[in-house]
Amino acid sequence: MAKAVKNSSTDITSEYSISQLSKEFDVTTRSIRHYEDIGLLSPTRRGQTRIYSQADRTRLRLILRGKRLGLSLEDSREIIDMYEPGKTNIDQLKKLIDAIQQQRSKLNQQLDDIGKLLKDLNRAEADCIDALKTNGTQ
Amino acid sequence: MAKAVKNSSTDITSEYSISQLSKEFDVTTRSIRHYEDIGLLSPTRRGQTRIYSQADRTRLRLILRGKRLGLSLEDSREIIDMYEPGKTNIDQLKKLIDAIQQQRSKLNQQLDDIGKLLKDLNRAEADCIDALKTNGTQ
DNA sequence: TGAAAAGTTTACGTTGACGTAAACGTTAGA
DNA sequence: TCTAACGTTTACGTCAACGTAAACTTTTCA
Repeated sequence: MAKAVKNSSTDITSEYSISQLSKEFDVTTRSIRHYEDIGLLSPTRRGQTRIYSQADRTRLRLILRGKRLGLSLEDSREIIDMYEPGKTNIDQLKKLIDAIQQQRSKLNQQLDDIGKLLKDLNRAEADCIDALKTNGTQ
Repeated sequence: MAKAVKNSSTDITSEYSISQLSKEFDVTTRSIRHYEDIGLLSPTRRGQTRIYSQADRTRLRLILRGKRLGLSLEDSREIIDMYEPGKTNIDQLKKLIDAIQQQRSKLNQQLDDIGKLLKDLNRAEADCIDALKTNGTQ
């Protein structure tokens, strides 16, 4: 009876265990379960054990990307939900477009901030290197 | 006796009250005091009252920029400290340059993330608009 | 076969970043 | 003069995002 997964080479439908994802994305299993607790992930089960699909894996990647950008999990939820608009309702679509605009402007602000920070860091580094050169002293 | 500050036009050395900064940067006075509590700001006092200098104002701006980028206050502290290297010690300078490199690579990661997210958002928006057009129905 | 590894649930603890309330002093202007 | 408006300290509360521990079951493999 085709025991799926295993960490062998013959995974067909690409399923993942929690520890596999944990290692791949360098995040604790506790966190992954937490994301499930608040409804950001919903892996299927084989018995009690969680089985993560490719889609689950993608969602996790999006969550972590959000984290790197300083988003809260709720923010990430909103954004992730944008990718799956089963929403045929027109009002909801308009709200969604609105949300997208907002996120975009936040991101542009971040781009600006990063630009400035990088510039600052360059200056700081240059000053450092200068200081190093000047210090034949001591 | 030259009463400084006032919200009048004749401020000479540019000093700021806590509520001025609060309004300018749209942050609560509680937060500003909190930043002081953990040593990120150290305004002078006139009597009991806090007086913020131009430098304090700059630090606050850096703190808030960090926040927008999802940095913790401790991260911001590190970065801000980079701008004032009174550190003549060579080892410390090297450590500093190292820290700068790390921050830079984090920022580059963020740039990458933002790029991807923007792309995703564009796609999501396009899908939305499509869905809107298609829906003469209902 | 039997111990180690990996999985599970439940539940209390912790940390960062403030919010909020109380109780009080100082200053400005109608 | 007196009441807003603004300032202060102290201290407990809160919320998100997990950490950590306990107690247990199931799988794996030497």
